[in-house]
Amino acid sequence: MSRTLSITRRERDCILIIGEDIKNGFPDRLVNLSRKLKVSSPTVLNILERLSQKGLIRRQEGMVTLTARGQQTYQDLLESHRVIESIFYRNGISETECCEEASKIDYILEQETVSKLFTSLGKPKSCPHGRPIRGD
Amino acid sequence: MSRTLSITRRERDCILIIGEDIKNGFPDRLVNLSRKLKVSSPTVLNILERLSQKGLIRRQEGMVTLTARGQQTYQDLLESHRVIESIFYRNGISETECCEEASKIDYILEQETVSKLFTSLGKPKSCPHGRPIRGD
DNA sequence: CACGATGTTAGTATTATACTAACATATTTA
DNA sequence: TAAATATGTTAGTATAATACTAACATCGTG
Repeated sequence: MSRTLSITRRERDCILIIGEDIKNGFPDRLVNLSRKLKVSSPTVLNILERLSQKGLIRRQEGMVTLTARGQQTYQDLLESHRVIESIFYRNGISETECCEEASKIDYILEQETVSKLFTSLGKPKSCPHGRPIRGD
Repeated sequence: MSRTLSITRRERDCILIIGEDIKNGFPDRLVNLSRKLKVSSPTVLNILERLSQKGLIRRQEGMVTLTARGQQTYQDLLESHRVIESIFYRNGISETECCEEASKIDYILEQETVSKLFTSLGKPKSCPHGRPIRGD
């Protein structure tokens, strides 16, 4: 029953970018991802292949979209990031640090753990800084 | 001024075992580590070489000891683990989960962040379960 | 001395990350 | 339309962390 994201750091970064850009109505193509992640296109291709194999993304006409599972993962990442940020923020960590530190671990914790923390914190709707969560 | 451990998961596990065993008066040799980490001896050797290069351990007469920096890293890991466990425990995570989840991230966060959390939490002296923190 | 425990070397494998060079394809524009 | 630009892909290489087996070396004790 336990749900773990089982993604790597780079895959996390990638999913966050893709998810956000889709929300904004600008689905990514490989070049965008290459620029945003600041890595070469073959490197992005490599990451996308892994995400594809994990059933998290799909590519059509050069556009990268999230599958249902990818969407879920994206939402999980957002929740995880916000929860961690909130905890940190409530314990004296600055906004910038909160985000940086949360980014290092938001894709690692069990979603079950995150959910419990979320509930315990009073289900905070927004992250402390209010800005969108970005990959890197 | 920021201090990061800059160690990998396996290196973390290794340092925790070494540190604990030294405290108990039973410094490890390669075979012990191999057994405790449940990996082959060449694999342990490999990890020890990296820890050596990072100036965290020293080997003499088959015995593995922590350098001053290694001791510091060990203490940092303990603090980090306890702080994270405490936060989790106070937010409805079970003892077992606390430890498991904390183990996944205790070697990743900035020590500065951990210190702030530690202070904010009221400087808890012991981890929730009271048991020693182990490397896996 | 032989045997068992311990340690080391060499070689191999996998996964994640990341690069360059070269090529292919598509779009745009002069 | 031909050339230029943008985009995507393939192939090859590299590094770091993790982990293995096989083989060899060393060391201590009975």
